[in-house]
Amino acid sequence: MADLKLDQFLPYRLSVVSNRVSAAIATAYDRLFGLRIPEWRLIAVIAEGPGITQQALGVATRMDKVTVSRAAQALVERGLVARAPNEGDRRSHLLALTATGRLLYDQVAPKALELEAKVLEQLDAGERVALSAMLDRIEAAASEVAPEGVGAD
Amino acid sequence: MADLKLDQFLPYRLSVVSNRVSAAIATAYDRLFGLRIPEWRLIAVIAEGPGITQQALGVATRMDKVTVSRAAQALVERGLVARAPNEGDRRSHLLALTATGRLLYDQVAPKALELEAKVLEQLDAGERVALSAMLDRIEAAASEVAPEGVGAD
DNA sequence: GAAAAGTCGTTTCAGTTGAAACTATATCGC
DNA sequence: GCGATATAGTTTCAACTGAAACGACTTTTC
Repeated sequence: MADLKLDQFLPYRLSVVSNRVSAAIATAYDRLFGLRIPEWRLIAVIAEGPGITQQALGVATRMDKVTVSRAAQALVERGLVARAPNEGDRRSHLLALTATGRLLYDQVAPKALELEAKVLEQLDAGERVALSAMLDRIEAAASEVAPEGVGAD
Repeated sequence: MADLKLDQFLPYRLSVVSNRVSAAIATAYDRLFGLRIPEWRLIAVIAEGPGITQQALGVATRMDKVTVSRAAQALVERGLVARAPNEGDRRSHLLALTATGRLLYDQVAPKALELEAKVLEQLDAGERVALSAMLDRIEAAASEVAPEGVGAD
């Protein structure tokens, strides 16, 4: 049997690194903007293309519809996002940033890119491309091994 | 301002991929061995070097001491791990695998490596080395940005 | 055109997590 | 030595998460 060292076990390494990065970003967003991760993810996607349903947001952010629902409510209550009736389908609404929301986004986005840059400046251009491609392939392989879900190790 | 697309944002990609991989592994372990991730992590580290305290396990697995405590209790109750008194320091115990635990480990470890292989077979040898090195550097950078913790994005 | 089946979003509930408080033991400072 | 401080591990509690049940609306089927 080949030797199993936790420290060299890819799923473990991936989980640890991801959690580290996530914690850094989550802390920064919360402190600077009072945003949780699900909220910030919604804002990022809504900014890309306004007039989007929660169901589409769930697909785009890979978050559960419950998480999307709660994040959307929080953003609406805070006046950052507005719901317009969806004439084509009255079960859903179309979400868009309010003026305030857009203002916040214009602050959040550069900050996000700045934080990402701090992490990415460890890698040269070629490495970044390679990393991205590897992540794609790893994700695809993992999806085959087990169908779905959010998990632990 | 440079464009921010969630899909290309590294912390998000990392989180999604890590969660995917984690979910795949967690499901497999639970189904095959009835082990949760914290439990399996403890087993892996205890197998590497028996006679270890929970505090050391926490460092080795980067898990909270509460998580370690609960996982250790579960393993002891299940008869997979035994606690020996630590003569040098009676606040702690020294944990080791029981015979049953060792037997289970001998099944779990190859399965873990097999699952990892399924994911890693997407990458050639050079890529694996590169990925590992990049993860190290990314983790280090993230640790600088924000000190500690487990998080979200 | 109305019953059956499906989908969007919310609410409820049970499980998991970690911060903080606590107990027991150990070490430090004098 | 012994009171003050620190550490190992457990328990408690509040927050977060997602599965399942639900309500509202839509589509399909006959």
